[in-house]
Amino acid sequence: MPQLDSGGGGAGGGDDLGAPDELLAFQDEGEEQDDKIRDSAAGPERDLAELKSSLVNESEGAAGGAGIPGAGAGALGEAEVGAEALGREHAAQRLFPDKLPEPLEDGLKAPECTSGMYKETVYSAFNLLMHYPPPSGAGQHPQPQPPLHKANQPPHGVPQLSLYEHFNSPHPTPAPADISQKQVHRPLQTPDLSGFYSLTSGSMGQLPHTVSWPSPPLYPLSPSCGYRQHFPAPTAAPGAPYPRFTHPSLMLGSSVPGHPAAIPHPAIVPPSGKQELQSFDRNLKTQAESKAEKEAKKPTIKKPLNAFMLYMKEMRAKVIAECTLKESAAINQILGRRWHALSREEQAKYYELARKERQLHMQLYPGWSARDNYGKKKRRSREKHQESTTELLASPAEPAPTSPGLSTALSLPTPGPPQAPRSTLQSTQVQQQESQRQVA
DNA sequence: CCCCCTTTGAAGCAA
DNA sequence: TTGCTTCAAAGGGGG
Repeated sequence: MPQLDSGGGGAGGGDDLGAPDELLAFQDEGEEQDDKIRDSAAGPERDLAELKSSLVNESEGAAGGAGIPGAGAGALGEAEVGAEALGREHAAQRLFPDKLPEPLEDGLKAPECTSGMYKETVYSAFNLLMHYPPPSGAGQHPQPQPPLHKANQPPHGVPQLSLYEHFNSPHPTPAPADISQKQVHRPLQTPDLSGFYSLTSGSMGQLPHTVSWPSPPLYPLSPSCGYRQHFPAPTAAPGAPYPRFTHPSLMLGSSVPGHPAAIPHPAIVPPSGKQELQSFDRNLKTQAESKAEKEAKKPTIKKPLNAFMLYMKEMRAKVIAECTLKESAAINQILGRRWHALSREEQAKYYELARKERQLHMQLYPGWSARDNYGKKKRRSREKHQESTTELLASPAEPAPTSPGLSTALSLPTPGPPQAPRSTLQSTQVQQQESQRQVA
């Protein structure tokens, strides 16, 4: 797995944030390794392309092979499994490769179930910039400061505009070359982003209109989803490629008829559910309790999405549409396969996107650390791991998980019996979906 | 209502 | 330094 090469760029090293940069260091080695993998896996490029195509197809059809011990690898050959395992190990090395031969690339783009999946994978820093508002010191950074049109993950039902949605919007926001020149007006913010958080805590819609949230990720959204709306562009500058929006503070609440509450920043979400909020509001508690509550109610700054997460966000809808699957677990299996089927270049785009996203995230939340969110979720893995370990010790002959190259899976014992049925079901569904599609 | 599943990658943490 | 763990998204399924 690519690791941050913090030494390379240094703390103040501008955009040198991580993995992708280091990936460059791996490039040569990785290419060689990857070539070996490719050769060993498929031989001629054409065969490789076919293999990849079949893998992609199989991904829908036999993705179950990954999740079901003993379910068979389906079209996923041992070579592929090995290649994936190696590839995972050298994921970084897959990046920034030399351009693949045209026939190979064509082959990679040919898979039946992936028709068109590459066509819309247009990336730019603009996309990730939609995720995060610019830092308070906008303009201090060389990076383009985006209008931040990432409609996003509203904690309470407001949909998040994914990259996929963005690019598939009937009004796709062009990646403006002049984006850096078009600073969205926003009030000055103190470098201390804490105010940021407190102002965006749990009840965004109830906040006063003094919230100084950076430009909201609001822009014409796809009408395909009922809850999306086309916002007027009240402050659209002449010739602006996309509408400008009033400051979110003006949109908070429902002061604007027909407008939902402003969409909070994607990386900041209320930490707790409705129940907690209600109970908090309902009860007068001791100071200690209240303090603890407030602590717990601090909005959570989410981790920046990694390359694969970005890829999933973009491709999920497509996979769902193509395969008519809805279960995320199954979808993710397919996406995992497709991810491996991507060319280096395609993956590199996402790695680069993720790198920029981390960079932006770091700028926006200088003091933030993934540590902050540690332990906030159920530590099911640990518990499960312990249970599974016990089970594994009890039955060491249990087949190892076939999930390709999944480090966690490899490190984890065989999924316990309670998990197997569900996994089987999902895989079966995936297979059925694939079968139906092939018949069709 | 809340957790699980499932994926990969980044980062934290313990040894 | 290494290896393991947790979290990030997503949404149906199950308890």
